Amino acid sequence: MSHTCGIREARKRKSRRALLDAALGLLEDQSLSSLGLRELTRVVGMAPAAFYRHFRDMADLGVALVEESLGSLQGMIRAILAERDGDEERIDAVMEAVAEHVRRHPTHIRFIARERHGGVRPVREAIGAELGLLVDEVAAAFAPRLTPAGWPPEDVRMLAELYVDRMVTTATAFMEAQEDERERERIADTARKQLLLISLGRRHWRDA
Amino acid sequence: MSHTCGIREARKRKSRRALLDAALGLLEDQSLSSLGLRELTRVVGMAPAAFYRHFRDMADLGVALVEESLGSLQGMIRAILAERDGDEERIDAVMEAVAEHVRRHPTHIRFIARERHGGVRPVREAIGAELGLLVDEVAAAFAPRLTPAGWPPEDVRMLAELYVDRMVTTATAFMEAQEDERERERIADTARKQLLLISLGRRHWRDA
DNA sequence: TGTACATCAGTGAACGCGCGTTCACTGATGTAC
DNA sequence: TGTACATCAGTGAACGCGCGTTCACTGATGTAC
Repeated sequence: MSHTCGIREARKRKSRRALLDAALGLLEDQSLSSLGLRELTRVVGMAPAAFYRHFRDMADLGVALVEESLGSLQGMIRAILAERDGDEERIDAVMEAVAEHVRRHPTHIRFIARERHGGVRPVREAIGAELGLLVDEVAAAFAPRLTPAGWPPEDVRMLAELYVDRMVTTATAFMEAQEDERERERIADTARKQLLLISLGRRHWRDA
Repeated sequence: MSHTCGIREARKRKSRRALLDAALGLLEDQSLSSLGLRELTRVVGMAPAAFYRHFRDMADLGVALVEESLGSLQGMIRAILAERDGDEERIDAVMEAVAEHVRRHPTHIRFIARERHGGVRPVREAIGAELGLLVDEVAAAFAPRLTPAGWPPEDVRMLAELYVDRMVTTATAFMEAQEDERERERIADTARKQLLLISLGRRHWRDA
């Protein structure tokens, strides 16, 4: 057993990767519920039936894409929030990280935006769950300072939702700007201001 | 000419209405790009070919739904913002109006949320345009007080985007809560707080 | 190292099915006189 | 008011097509001895 050089396994992973990448490409112009199994395998260059060696159906493939799209972002945000402190520093760092993530994985982000409220329930639920974890992450980063200042847990979460939602919206806007560098700059500017405005509101929240 | 009692025209309008309503029903569980023409006419009880007497294709029907979904909301918001003044009064009134709109037209709102970033370009663009008008509306409502206070136009728009986006997100959340009245109440509460926090940030914006 | 058997990713043919679109048509409604 | 013709929403049959899924298969890779 054991040592198994794994040529077969490596090939299988490569095929799976090819399916996921081809799907991301095709999903730029359509939604998951209208993506055909034959359409996909045709692009990859494999027989339709081979699809079933990797996924049960299209929804299954969609859920795999969700994990791939949001999993890495989560750890990234956690790291940033943990090692920075000031509002503006945190905002700038997260903004930069999200912008970078979007720049590197535009098709993943488009997929998330499109399917977040899309027509395939398991995928919708997977996205909701992942975003929920992201909210927890952000809430946990702010709690140590807000709870002693008298913030009840639901208010901390309310704030975290606001931040995360803004990140998603901004990522979507980035993606829709495509190649237009000036438009991207404008979007980043607006988003930075919006996050700052929210932080201002946060600072005055307990006084209100 | 002229007086034409219009039995034929009335019947046609009724058929069109039936198509739109059936589409809204079917779109609760799927997205526009996977909605079939035959599937739709079957539900309505008409021959497939009759569809073409009303719409060029499904995208065309989608655009009609967009106008129906967001057209009325626009005038409503304008009226509310025009006749109220205080922040909290405005927020409460708009929140109530949006909640009411969602309660009365849940399928329309689900459609907008689903297709906002969906796979049918003309529909996506129509939604973008309508939401843009809504942002203009909100920006215009705030401008008279913010511009004299030294707000540049792009900051006013930035704020309006923040408000509108929050409305859309909240509407979507309402809709996903379905029949759960306690959950709806929690969502309304969170949204109210979030809008208030944004208003707090706005009040301190120029000082920052 | 060599051999015999097991595994399993990918094949290719076949299936029944529902799709979007076209077309000539029907018959109720509208219009002109 | 009655008649003759025009309009046009809706019909029903037909078309060619690509779909998802199944199945027995092949042949390279993995495993045991």
